[in-house]
Amino acid sequence: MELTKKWKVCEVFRVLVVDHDSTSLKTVCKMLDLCGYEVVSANCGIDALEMVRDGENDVHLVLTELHLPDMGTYEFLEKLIMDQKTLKLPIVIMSGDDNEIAKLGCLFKGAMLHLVKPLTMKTIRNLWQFAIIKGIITPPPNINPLLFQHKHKKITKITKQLPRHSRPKLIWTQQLHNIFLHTIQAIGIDKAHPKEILQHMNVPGLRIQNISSHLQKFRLSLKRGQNTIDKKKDEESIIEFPKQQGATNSPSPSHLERQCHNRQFGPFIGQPKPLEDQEEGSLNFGSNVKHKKMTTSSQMEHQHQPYMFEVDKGGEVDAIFHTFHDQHY
DNA sequence: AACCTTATCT
DNA sequence: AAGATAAGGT
Repeated sequence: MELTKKWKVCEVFRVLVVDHDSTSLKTVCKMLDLCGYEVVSANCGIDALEMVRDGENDVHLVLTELHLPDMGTYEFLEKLIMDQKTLKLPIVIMSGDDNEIAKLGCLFKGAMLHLVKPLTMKTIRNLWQFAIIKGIITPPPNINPLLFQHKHKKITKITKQLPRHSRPKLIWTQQLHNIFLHTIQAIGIDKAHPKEILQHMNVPGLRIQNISSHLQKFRLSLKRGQNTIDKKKDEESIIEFPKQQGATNSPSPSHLERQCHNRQFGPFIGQPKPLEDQEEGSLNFGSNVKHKKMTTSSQMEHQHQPYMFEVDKGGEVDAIFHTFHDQHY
């Protein structure tokens, strides 16, 4: 009796026991009861099917003898599986057949477990687990599901990390970088995020990590360019335009566009080398790259007009990229 | 959970 | 410097 409460896992856990042998049926029912299960029983397959189908009993698990006189060996099992209503029920078979054929037969027909009679208390008190597996009952609220989730996360993380062989590093050739630049221009510099860029570039084998890393360098170079421009402006004591609202942490679109423009078409936007001259791996983000001034750029440089610093949807950037485009494609 | 950005490492 | 990877954030 003491066992009853100890092993009880949820308020109502109802087991349907099916056995034509009345002694066996009584014994199993008693044991289930001792373990805290609610028990309903049937002594033949037909009755059992009825009980389980009308849904009134709300059975959570079926524990049945394999051999029922009113049905073929696996017939009851098959019928439970066939029926949509009982398909999800966990089914545990018991029988005197202590051999692999019988066990496998049950499993193939859809049972979760085959137990050899006589059953033990230890076994019976564990039966509720099958209902959890099948989703028939949910774990009691005093068991914190997060505990399990956490463990699960760790496991998947580990298995993800294991099969990782080192990849050869990607070299951003001038050509690849050109595609990158065009993509950014097409998407819009403010909306150009790694995934978008990757999809748009459509270069086989290119991974999002490659893009992310490159994008970081790219942005860094823009910032550097902007800083030098700023210094220059300070020296020339040119009127600073008030910073636009909301340009706090990450540079705003207009900010970036301004950088592109003011950098006089620096290395990124500046003259790409012809394909045949390209040196592998010698991409320059820095300011040490020589570049011709283009007519458009020098014109713009002398304008110094406020509107150029506004959110002017990147007319300048467009021009920059177009110039670039004309020369190389 | 996917994706982004920033930091750190080689 | 140029890229990869880790770490941190939404």
